[in-house]
Amino acid sequence: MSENRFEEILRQHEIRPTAVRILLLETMERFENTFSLADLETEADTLDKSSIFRTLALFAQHHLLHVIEDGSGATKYCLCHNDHACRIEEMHVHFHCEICGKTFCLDNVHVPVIRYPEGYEVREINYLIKGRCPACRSKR
Amino acid sequence: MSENRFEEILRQHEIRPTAVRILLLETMERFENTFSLADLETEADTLDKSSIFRTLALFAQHHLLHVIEDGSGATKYCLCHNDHACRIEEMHVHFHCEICGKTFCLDNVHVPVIRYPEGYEVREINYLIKGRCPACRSKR
DNA sequence: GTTTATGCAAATTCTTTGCAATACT
DNA sequence: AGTATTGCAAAGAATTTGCATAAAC
Repeated sequence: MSENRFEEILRQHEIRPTAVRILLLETMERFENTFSLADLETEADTLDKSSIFRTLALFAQHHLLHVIEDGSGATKYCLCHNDHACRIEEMHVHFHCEICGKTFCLDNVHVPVIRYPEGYEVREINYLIKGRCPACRSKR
Repeated sequence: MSENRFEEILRQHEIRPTAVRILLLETMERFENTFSLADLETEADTLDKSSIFRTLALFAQHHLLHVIEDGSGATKYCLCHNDHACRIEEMHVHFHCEICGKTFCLDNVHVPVIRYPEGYEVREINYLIKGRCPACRSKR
């Protein structure tokens, strides 16, 4: 069988394309915003929690997805849309709505690069805004 | 008995100064960096976890402390050193070391204010950097 | 056939709540 | 007295691990 798009993405990130991983990647792409482990469990209900957990860890390690701690109690994830490892200049900002609990990727808002103090080695930046999203603001 | 400094701080933030709250505020001030609920439990070992938990929530509500999700599994907190509610322009950046697990306040690095998309109401910003701290970098 | 990945079940960790007892005003 | 706070014990929620089976190469 010919290589599908998902297999290709996995290989690009040096991840062995197994059935579970392809299915999960496919599932992740269907989410508009960010997703949690529980979201994936619901969508891909043939898979076990622990397999999803380990797959998420693997994908994060290989820079196929971003990890977002939004303080909601459950870790959120979103696909990284760069082919290779994410450079800091390309990272985008996330928005967590305190009313509906959703977390959005603000894809076109880049993380501002600032002067960091000497001595620290920067590997990753999480820029998370909390507040009310447009939908929740318009409701009263 | 005359008003001590901790009582004064609590009153400024419209928090009733009880014995537990004064003790916790005092304990929090002794931490150089950020602290977790477990850290407070160890330091103030006469107090119960649930009292600490509720005090943290109260202090956060009244903008006496910042809540930091650093992805370490445990929520971190740090005292807010402004007298009043924290304006976004005054918020500072945090650094989480992936080696030693400590989270630092970079007090003199302010959160850069950027153009946010229309429609979102910004209430709070968490700018968290992950990487290696100076101490862990110098160890080999 | 050997290595790697997965599912199941259970353990761990951190957070949160109900309720009775205590302290404050 | 009446309200707000605290401690104890237990529940909840999310994450993580051990181990036996199954899949991949």
